[in-house]
Formats: sequence, structure tokens, C-alpha cells
Amino acid sequence: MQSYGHIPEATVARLPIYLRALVDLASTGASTISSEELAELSGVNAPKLRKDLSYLGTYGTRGVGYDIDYLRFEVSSALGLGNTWPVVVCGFGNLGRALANHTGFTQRGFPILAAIDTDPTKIGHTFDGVPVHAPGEMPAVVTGHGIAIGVICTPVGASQGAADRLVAAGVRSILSFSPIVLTVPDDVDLRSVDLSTQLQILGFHLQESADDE
Amino acid sequence: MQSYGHIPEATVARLPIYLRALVDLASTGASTISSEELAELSGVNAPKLRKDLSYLGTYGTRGVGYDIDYLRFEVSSALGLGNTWPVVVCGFGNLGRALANHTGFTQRGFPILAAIDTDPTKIGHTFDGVPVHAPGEMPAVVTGHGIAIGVICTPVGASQGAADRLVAAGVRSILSFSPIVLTVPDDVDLRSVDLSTQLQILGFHLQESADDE
DNA sequence: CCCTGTGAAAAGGTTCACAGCA
DNA sequence: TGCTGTGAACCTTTTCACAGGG
Repeated sequence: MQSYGHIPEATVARLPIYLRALVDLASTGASTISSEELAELSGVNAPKLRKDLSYLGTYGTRGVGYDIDYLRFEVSSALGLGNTWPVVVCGFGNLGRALANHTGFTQRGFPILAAIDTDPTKIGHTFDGVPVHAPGEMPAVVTGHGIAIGVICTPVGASQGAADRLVAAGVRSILSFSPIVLTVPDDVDLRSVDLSTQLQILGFHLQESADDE
Repeated sequence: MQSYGHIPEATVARLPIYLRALVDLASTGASTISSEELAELSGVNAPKLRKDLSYLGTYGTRGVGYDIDYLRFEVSSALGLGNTWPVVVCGFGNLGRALANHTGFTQRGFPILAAIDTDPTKIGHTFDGVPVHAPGEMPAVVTGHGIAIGVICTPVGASQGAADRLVAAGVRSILSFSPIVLTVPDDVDLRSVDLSTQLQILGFHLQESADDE
């Protein structure tokens, strides 16, 4: 496997955006693209794009641009796609089911193989192809499906418990949609997306604009 | 209205987290808290918390800590809560409905007053208290409800169109869950949350760990 | 003595100008 | 000449040490 030097986190966070643009471009039949154009499609400026790509290697051709298929392969490799990381969803309410319905996850190597929920009317049944298990079955689910990532979509009160069960079962990567700060050991990679925080940031800017008037 | 000097974006993004911790604390009956403890509850270190709060003003007492109710009021004010920013949801599928069900938004001043969807079986009906309108009614919906924020939960192919209609109707703050880069005028505040990007970042780290072995 | 508030240093990220290869 | 690759400057953010009030 190719080894990359250290890639800055900010760059890692943009690679999926570049990759999506490259996949879209490939489907149009284009074969090369300049940093200027790819940056435009990705919503960044051209020097930043070139700097980001330079962390992966030197894949462009001066005077020409980047070969779309080649660059796509390299970005994809850097992100570790080609690997498959099975996902378990904790909390199978509206949000959990929205994720399960989202075909893009499986396509990108993150198949949702199981869900955990406390609702006895859901346990033992399958929704959108995803079997629902009781919380106590977490260890068996993780081991049985080779789960690499846990996604927490439970109500607030149940989210820390879900995180604890994921960690106890050996899961070391967690994506949480819970609005509270979860406590996990240092060796667990926890990412948190709080939807109402995003709205509050928009609200802050709205207020600022209003103050200016 | 109190005016704050310039608050760094990184700080603004953390204020909602502090606020939530303070609200939780208030409900426990505690009256003061140290920066160390509040930082712990917020998942940051103490000097960062103090630096962040210092941008708002000097609300602590040396040797004691912060008064929870007072600090809560000040953080809340800085974020512009107390204002109400009505929200329209574009695309009322699983994700859109998950948001509509989420009572926390209304509580925080972001009531979801309307939804837009193309599905004729949904248009004209109300789900979870949210009336669904046709895309062509966007201008009337925005004006009628005084919409300040649009949230895009449509399928990928419809997201740019939804953004265009929001902008045309005068909405200047947009939260997008679409995985593609949306194009909007410079004066529009666009925040983007791509769920599969988050998984890809986790996947990158998983791969890195695997490479180390 | 305790804990906040803050300048200064360090780290991380972005921008820019231009060197260098096709 | 055209466009990439990158060192250096710049800006933002984080960390740290400690001054200073209660």
C-alpha cells in the first residue's frame, strides 16, 4: 500500500469534495482538468487545491492539468476507499432511517449492516434491508459483521450509553449526531455533527448583519 | 443591543456547546462553575474556554469561577438567541422529516414553519405540524412566514435548484445537507454538512491506523 | 491562595508569487 | 507560453505562562 507523508487534517476534510467532483467529471467523458476548473467545482481557490494535492504526490502535468481518472484513483487511494468499513447505526428513528436509506454510504464503502434500537416493536425486524437488534446484542453485532464505525442517532439521553456500548464492543470510530459532548477514551476517533449548532452559527451571522443596519 | 467586538469564527462555533452545558448545569441547581469544569463538560481545555469567553466580555470572578445563570444569559445574547429565525425545509424525505421531528430547533429559536417538496401526494398536507408546499410557492412561503433560513434536504439532483429558489425568494442563510458544492451569491451565508464526508474522514484515519501495523 | 483574563509564543492553515517543467 | 508545484509570507487558532483581582 502506498504511504503518504503527513496530510493536514484540513486537507483530509476536503479530499472527499475533490473526489466527488472528479467522479462527476469522469462521467462527463472529460479526460483532463486544470487546477483552476477543479477548484471552481470544489468551491475552493486554485492555489489551495494545488497545495492540497501536492501533499498526496505530484500527479499533474505542467502546462496541461490533471488527468481526471488518474487523479481520481490517487485521491481515492489516499482516502483509503477500496476498503470497506461496515457501519452500525445506534438509534433507528427518523434520522437513523434517513441514513439507512441513503444509498451513497454503501457506494463509498460504508455499508450499514445493522441497527441497534430499544424499541421492542422494531427489534428482530428489518427496515430498508437493515436488521434491528437490541442494545445487549451490540458485542455480537460488532463481531459478527466486523463493524468498524458506529453512528449515533439516538435521542440525547441514550447517546452516551450508546457510545459506551460501542466502545466496550471494540468500535474505535464513532460519528455522533447527538447534541451533547460524549466522553470516550483517547484512542477512539469521535466526530460530532450537531444540527442545531449549525443553525445557531447561521443565527449568529444573521444577528450580526441585523446589528449593522 | 449589546455590541461585541469581533468574535473569531472558531469561537462562535463553540459557543452553542458552552451554552448547552450551561443550560444543563442550571437545571442541576448549581450556581457557579470554574473554567476547568465547564471546559471538561464542553470537551475543550480550560485556557481555550477562558479565551473564548474573554471575547464576549469579563464575566467571571477570579478565585471563584463563573455565575452559571449570568454566563448563560451572556452567551445566549452573544449568539443572538431570543431572536426567532423561521426555517423552511426543502425536500421532505426521511432527513427533512427527522429535522421537523426534532423539537430542539423550535426551542432554540429556529421553528420549522414550512416544507417544500415536489411530491404531489405530500403537497397541501401537514406532517408533524409542518405544511408542505410546491416549489413554485417558495416566494409566498418565504414572505408569508418571514423565513430567515432555508435547509436543503432534497436528493442531490434537486439541491442546486432548491438553493436557487431560496436565493430568488430572498433567503440569505442556507444550511445544506447535499453532498455537492452549491453555487450561491457572495452575500448568502451557506453552510454545508455532508454526512458521507464525515464517514470518509473516519475511514481515512482507520486506514492510517491499519497502515501503522 | 485560587481561578480568571490576557499578552506572547507556537502551531496550523491559507495565500501568494514565481520557479520549473511540458 | 501555460499550468503545476512549492517555499515563504501572512493570517487564524491554539497553547502557555503568569499577572492580577477576590
